[in-house]
Amino acid sequence: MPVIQSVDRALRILTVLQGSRRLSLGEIAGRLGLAPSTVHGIIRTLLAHGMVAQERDSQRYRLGPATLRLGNVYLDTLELRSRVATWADELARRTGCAVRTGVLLLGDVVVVHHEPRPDGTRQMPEVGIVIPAHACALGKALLAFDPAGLVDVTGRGMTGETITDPVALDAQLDQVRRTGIATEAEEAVLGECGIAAPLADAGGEAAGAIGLVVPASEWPPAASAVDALRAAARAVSRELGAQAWPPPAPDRLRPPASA
Amino acid sequence: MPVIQSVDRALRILTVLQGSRRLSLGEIAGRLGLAPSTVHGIIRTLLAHGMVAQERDSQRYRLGPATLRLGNVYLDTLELRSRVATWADELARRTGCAVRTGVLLLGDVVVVHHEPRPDGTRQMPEVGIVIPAHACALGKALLAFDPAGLVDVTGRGMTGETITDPVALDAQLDQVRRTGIATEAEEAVLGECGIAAPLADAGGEAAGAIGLVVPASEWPPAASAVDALRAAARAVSRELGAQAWPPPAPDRLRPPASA
DNA sequence: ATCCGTGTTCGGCATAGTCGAACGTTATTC
DNA sequence: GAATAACGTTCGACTATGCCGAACACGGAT
Repeated sequence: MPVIQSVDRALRILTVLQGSRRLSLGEIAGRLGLAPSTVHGIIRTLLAHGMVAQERDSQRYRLGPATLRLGNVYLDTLELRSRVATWADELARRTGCAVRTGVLLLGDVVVVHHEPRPDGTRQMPEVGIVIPAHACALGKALLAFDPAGLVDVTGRGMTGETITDPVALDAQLDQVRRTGIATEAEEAVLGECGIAAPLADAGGEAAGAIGLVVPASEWPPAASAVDALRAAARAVSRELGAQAWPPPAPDRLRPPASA
Repeated sequence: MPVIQSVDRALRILTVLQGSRRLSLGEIAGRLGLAPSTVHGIIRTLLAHGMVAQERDSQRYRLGPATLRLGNVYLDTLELRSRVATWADELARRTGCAVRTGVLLLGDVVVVHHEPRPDGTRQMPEVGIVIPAHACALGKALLAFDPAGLVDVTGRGMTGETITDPVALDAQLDQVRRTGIATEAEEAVLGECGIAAPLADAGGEAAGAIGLVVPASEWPPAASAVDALRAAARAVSRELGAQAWPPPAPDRLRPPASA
């Protein structure tokens, strides 16, 4: 599957900038193995559209405001998000936990909805944050039903608890496929556990996942919380047009009669 | 200033998609005046990075989750945002109004921070929304001190009150430069008025603007609210390293002795 | 004042992108 | 139900386009 070289490079520049906040032209060129003048031409174009911005003092480059505009429109167009909003609210009240909804982006999970814990404390909005898929419950729920295999298997862990063994992860995913429920205990951040369930769409695929954020001190969660989560996932999936929940296993795991 | 053609086209595709949510390949090609196969090649690249997504049923294209990730990182890197956060909170409490902070993106204002009205009602988060610069107080505060002239002057109005006359707008901007305060009365959305002030950075430019959203029924706002707004803008500007507030008029309006 | 370290511009070569036409598939019509 | 139309997708050839190396300007260092 051929890609347009210059566009690919432009997107790589954005990705690099997204990882390291503010970089000089030379640094970007170095990380991508390109000539500075090549990068400059592309950045000039990104600059004209507001996708990157240049600090007037240090001359370094950052992401620009156009990225925010795009991200906001993405949220608006996401049917998943509007469908999940009402259910997440109720789920948070019932369980006393924060509720996250996420979608898969390559090997990561991007949070598209966040219902804060209903205890009135000020909490940072988490919409837009990215978590490695293999290290969170949302990610496991998504990977288990993803038609593409787990992208690059597991690179490296985030905490001591992170699962870095491909076969151990695969065993977990198999269980997720059977039960429809994925869990995670301090594998992404210490002190934080999670439990999640996939959200099926009309095509029978996992369009997203919804999950509870559970403090390690309250782990494992009550059975009633798990039931509420499962019910919410079922309800949202039905609204999305899915016929079954949990969704069927992806085709790659069903090689029965074709060879 | 030459731009890379294919990258420019890729960004145009994103912009079109951002305006019209979901489009077929042919529609995109039509709006850009390009061959469908050309657009397809670019979209395939955007697809590989998650910048666009394709619906599996209708085959149409939407923006993808990678846009959200970029937008979120942009917010994190924005010094303006973190500096404004504490002040906006106090300003909202003192005035009883919602507080918005925005930056300029070509001819529009992008909201980068939003402190809801402190009356406890559920309000939509407005971070990421885009408003034509000439139709809102934030935009006027920014345009008045923007080194580039008002991009394309005023195209067309949003409500009957929107200022569409370039000279009328320029007169307002001149007053903004003198007082440091910009206002808007139902020019963007009916029933909503605004008052805003620029935020100066170390370079003496308007890096952003902060403003109050005032219901039309409470317009004009009390003098104490205007004072509080001005004080907040001064404080944030000082934290950003600005020496003066309001910032000096842009160079394009100072052609004294050079020719 | 001089030297590095930047970001930026310019021009030639060849690669890499564009376009038109053909293909396969899916929805629509009679 | 068959034929048609519309759409996304693939392929190949032409040449316009973007890539790179070297030269230029600017700033802050020593």
